[in-house]
Amino acid sequence: MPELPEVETLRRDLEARVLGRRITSCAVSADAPRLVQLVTRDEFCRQLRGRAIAGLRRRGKYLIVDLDDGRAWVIHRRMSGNLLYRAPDDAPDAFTRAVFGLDDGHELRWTDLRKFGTMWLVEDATMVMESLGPEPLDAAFTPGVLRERAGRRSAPVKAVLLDQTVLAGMGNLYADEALHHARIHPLRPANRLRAAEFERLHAGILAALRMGIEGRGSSLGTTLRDHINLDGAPGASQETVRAYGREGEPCYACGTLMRRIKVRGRSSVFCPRCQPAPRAGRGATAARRKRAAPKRRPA
DNA sequence: AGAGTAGCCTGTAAGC
DNA sequence: TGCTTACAGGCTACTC
Repeated sequence: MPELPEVETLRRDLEARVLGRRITSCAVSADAPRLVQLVTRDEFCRQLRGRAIAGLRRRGKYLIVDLDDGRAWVIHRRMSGNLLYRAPDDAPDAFTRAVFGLDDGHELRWTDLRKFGTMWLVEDATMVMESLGPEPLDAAFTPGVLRERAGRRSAPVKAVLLDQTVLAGMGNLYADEALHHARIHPLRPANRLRAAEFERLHAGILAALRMGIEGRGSSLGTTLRDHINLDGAPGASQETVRAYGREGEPCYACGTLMRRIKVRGRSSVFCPRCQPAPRAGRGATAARRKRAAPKRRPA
């Protein structure tokens, strides 16, 4: 599914293909009632038509298409949204929900099986993504920043990694990868991680995201491939995935069979040996322990 | 305020 | 075989 690496891959492909192109036509299917935000489909198309593409940026999982009138076309792929660069007489793509004609004779097709994807046309892209946390690939994102933002949360570290206000761009796949890389169990409360573990987690996040970008995104998915690139081809980074989707298979580091649990309703795959479970579980178990051993021994 | 969960959506796979 | 159910998951809205 599209997470930061998949959106970044799309951004780079678009930059090479459509930068400077003018949008000559716009058609949004009535079958995609939630796709266009804030304004009607007609108004959206009216404003988009005739504009040229002046820049392509990414913030977290948001793709930002800067237009020549200073406005921003913001796109979020959510689960299954894909943008495809096609010639008009190319074979139709399944689940096409919108088509944007370009002045080079090609068209951008928006396909989205689940119809979760959203688009905005706004004066300032930041208004759509005000609460986003830092960009993990920026130099300013350090282990200290991660610790500062995640370290006060008592929720499982897996859940905290998925919180876009803590850190922008992680999704279920790359969160599992980062935790495996860092050898941290997904249920560990984030505020119980030691400084050295935040260092490892930071390194794991960068390693996982870079791996994803190098592979042009991961096209792992339970159904049809949720992520395909601008040319319609799947990414390859699933071939280097170490945790996600590998339940019952041997850990690449130690050979132990990978296990799967639910964390906040999201499946999480981890190595029970490399990523040891938190000692006192959560909540009730911890309280019981405290009562049983009231004398706290100084360290 | 932070944590947890239902719902959005649809194709696939498992269970009966 | 054909039906039903669970599952995948980014994000918001809601409750506790």
